[in-house]
Amino acid sequence: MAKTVETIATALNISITTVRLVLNNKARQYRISEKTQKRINDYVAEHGYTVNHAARSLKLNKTDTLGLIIPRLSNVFFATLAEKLEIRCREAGYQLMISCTYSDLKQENALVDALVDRNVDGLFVVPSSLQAQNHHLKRTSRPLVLLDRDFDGTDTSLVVSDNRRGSIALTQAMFSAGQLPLFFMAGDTEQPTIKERMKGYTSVLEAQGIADCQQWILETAHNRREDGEKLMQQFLARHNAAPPAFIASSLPVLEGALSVLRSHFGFIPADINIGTFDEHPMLGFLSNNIWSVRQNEDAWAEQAVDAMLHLINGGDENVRAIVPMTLIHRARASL
Amino acid sequence: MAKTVETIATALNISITTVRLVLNNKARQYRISEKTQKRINDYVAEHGYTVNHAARSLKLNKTDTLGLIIPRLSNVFFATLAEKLEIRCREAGYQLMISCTYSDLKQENALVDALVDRNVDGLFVVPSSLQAQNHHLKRTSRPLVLLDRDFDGTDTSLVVSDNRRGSIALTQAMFSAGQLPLFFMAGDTEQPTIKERMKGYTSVLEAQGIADCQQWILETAHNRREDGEKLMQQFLARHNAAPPAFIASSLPVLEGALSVLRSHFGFIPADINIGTFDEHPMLGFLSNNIWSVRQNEDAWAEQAVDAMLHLINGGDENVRAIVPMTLIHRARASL
DNA sequence: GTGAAAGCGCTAACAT
DNA sequence: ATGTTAGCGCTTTCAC
Repeated sequence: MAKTVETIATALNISITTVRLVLNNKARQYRISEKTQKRINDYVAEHGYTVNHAARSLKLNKTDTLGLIIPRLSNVFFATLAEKLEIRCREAGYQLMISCTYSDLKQENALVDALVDRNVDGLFVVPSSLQAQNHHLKRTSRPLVLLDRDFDGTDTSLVVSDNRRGSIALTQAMFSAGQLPLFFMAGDTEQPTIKERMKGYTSVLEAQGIADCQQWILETAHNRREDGEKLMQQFLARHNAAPPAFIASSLPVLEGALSVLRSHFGFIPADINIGTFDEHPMLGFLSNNIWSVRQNEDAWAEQAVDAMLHLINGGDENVRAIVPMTLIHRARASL
Repeated sequence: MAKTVETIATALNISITTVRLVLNNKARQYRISEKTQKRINDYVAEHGYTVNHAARSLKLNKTDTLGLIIPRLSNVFFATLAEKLEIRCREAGYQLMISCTYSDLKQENALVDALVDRNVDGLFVVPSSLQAQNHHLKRTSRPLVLLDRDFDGTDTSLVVSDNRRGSIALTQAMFSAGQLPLFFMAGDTEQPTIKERMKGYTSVLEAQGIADCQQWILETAHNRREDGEKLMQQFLARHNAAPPAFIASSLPVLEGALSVLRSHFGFIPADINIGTFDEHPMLGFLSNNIWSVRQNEDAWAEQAVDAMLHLINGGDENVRAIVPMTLIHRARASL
């Protein structure tokens, strides 16, 4: 359906080069006659023309396509990040291919392989482990920008949130609010993001002279709803009462924890002080005092795409961007 | 970096055809000698081989890529839908290119153009209007599957939720709960989805003998948070009290409406009966009686991909799939 | 059982 | 100012 340069050239009885020149706006530069230009432009106006990306890719060995590999789109944070990245990539002339790993290592590696096989010009990845990260590095010769998790061990380009400081601000605010103990429900403690959040938490409490705040930390293996449920169930079994205050290491954990409270008490006790990482408008549905730490997806996207373009254009310094977080407080509903 | 078939052939001093035959598992069929097969397999095992998609695309005029155009990824419903579609497409051997329109008509058309130019094998689109829909149809000769909105006027393949019945179930449940009037906060009443939801609503109330339930409908132009805020502000200005019960036409509208209630009263009055379209775990954060109507993204994805594959494989009947919705009730927190 | 060659549409380098 | 050509890596067709 799409006309080729050759079609146009033969139809107009001009050479392919000439057509290409005006199509690529080099007409001026190569001083193509006005008349010829007009003929070509008229033809295109009538019959249309679009480059054949496949042919172009084959010749130039680049696809004008970037890959993004994240755990899951149904997680609002990653969805928003994907959205922001997609906008900026498109602005830069790249299409984004988004794929999800569902936190499955095999899947993650397979996805990197698939996108590399499709010859993407670069890859954004949220790695699940150092091992995976190394696989990706080995697998592609194209630029790689890691997101969200700093497993260290390489000098690959990287964009993460300042989880430590974010957690410190959160913990300080909640400590000042005065309800103790302030528990921490941590999913997937192996993950750098969570580790940093825990470090921020403990650093504040220790500075406040809380001797053994480790006892206030509840750990589980993953960052899912079920894990939050499990933690809160365990808590209730042990203490037989709701915690006066707690921090959830992520929204899914919070959802799980609160759903258990709701079904245990019949409602979510409004006097619990709640803290969580990641922000969501629906947190306003709670009657509680609630603090959330927002990640700035827009800044992430900007930094990540900048880093990517830099690498694509032959730059070799890797970027390590640490994006500030924002603490948001919703005051407990007054009665 | 990637080896080509020719590289292998010359390295092994065999013809290209032979190499291709074993690479494509036609060795048996063409009775390539075991020895030759082994030589080739060994070589590949050592040096690797991946087809060059660009070359393949150029020759075969297909990209093994599908496009998905949705309003926005930061909307959980679309994000989840995208996720489910991506899984199924990948299973079928296709990569998905996801792009967002931000409800901008120009952007929507431009995206379709961009993906068509990239020669995607097919396109899933959530159209913003009949006009846009027609543009897309005209623009591509490849299969098109419309999602979410039935503007009618064409016999293109289509997957939508059974909004009418979903709304009927919701309205009946809330009517039976007994708190009246039951208002309906409707964003973007031009959109078929919302229209159907309103029709379901009015049909139930009229059947119940509510003479003029039109007065219970509050309308606004869009489906965003701000629109929900506006509606609830208007409501409060007029009635100077919270509604005893209301239905929001979508989650963003609900978020907006509730945030206004929260800032007006200092809390969200727990005795309001709330209904909403689309389901979200965080609805459980509310203390209210709340009904939500879930759309089955998984079923959508299955139907949409099936329809797409059918068309890609030369089928010509268009599918019109209407996916049932599920009513979910969360009982008001007991005290 | 294996080989040779054309051609998909583009770009870049080299003619004139 | 305009024209010619080689070649990117694959698939398909035909030939031995």
